[in-house]
Amino acid sequence: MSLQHALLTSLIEKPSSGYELARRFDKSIGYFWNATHQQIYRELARMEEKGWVRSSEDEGGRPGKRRFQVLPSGKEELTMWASTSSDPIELRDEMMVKLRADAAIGPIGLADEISRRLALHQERLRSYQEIEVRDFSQASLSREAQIRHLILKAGIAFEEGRIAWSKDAQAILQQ
Amino acid sequence: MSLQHALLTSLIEKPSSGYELARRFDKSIGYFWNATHQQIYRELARMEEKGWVRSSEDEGGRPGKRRFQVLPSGKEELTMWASTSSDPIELRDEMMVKLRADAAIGPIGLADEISRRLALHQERLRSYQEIEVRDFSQASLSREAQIRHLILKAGIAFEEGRIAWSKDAQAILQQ
DNA sequence: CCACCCATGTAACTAGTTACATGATTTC
DNA sequence: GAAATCATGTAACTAGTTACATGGGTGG
Repeated sequence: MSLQHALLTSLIEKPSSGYELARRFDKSIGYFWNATHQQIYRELARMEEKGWVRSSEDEGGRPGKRRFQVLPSGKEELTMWASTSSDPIELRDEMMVKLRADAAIGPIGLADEISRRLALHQERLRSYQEIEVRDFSQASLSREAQIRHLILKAGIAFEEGRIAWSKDAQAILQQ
Repeated sequence: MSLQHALLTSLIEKPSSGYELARRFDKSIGYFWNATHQQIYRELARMEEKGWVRSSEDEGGRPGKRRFQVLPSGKEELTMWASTSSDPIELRDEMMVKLRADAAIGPIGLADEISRRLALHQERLRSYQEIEVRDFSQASLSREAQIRHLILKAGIAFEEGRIAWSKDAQAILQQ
């Protein structure tokens, strides 16, 4: 269950409300692990039960707004989890199923769908590259910054790969 | 719900029992959409209820062995689904969460884990490349073969990307 | 005062995982 | 005759998605 650990990491970086976490998951963290606000609230409640985090009404904030912070046992749990080995993700891509269906039952016109996705990948790549220029173009980066850069580079490489692949796919499907 | 559609595709390619499907999912199809036998049996039962597939006791086979084949409404459903647009997958990678945790709480020794994964990716790449040489090295391929090759190339590109990234990660973590 | 954003949640569902269980057939 | 493989399934759980619901605060 990585969502809890993703939330712990995020809360260590900055104690926040569920809402703020959900918004951050729409951005940076969500690029490699996304979640809806419902899931986030549920997992925060579970983590509070287990004593990994604590929430307090935010003084001066809106009424009802709760700020979560990580407790020592949460940090311990995160450390333990992060040093346990786990298998790399499996790709689980609908597009491949569709292509295989196309090959099995005959052309169903996937070229447009590929084009649409190509555009999406290009857009994402552009946004990642903007972040890269903005945050990681200095000559010497701290260890922490280098690691965050590394994560971003995984995203960039993935999008670049998909773009190249999509172009290849277009060529084959448009024959 | 792509698993049902992946199963339909697989059954169109070759009518099979649940067990055979499960074994095939461990290989080719499972490279981009994996499933356990429990899930497969459940989805086959649901598809039979909906009239997408039909099963019959396999004469001459083992007792109890059921062979599934796709009915017209199943093929129709597959065609419809495959021509509906859907968003590309999100990467959901535990490793990225771990790296971010490492950056947030300090070094937790991820270098070994990266090495372990590097080896796994290299092994997968090797196995994909074997398939490529075996099945797709002819000069001219049919449309169907080109599409299956395209699917394989997505896997190859992904593994190559991960290998390059892992080496980069090793360099940064071993500093 | 209306629309939009902040902020939290419940309920119901679908998909995927893990553990357990059973029995037949083939192979050594 | 024992072990491996074929073949099917149930039960219980965890994770993720979709739909619905509520109310306060802010800006035009």
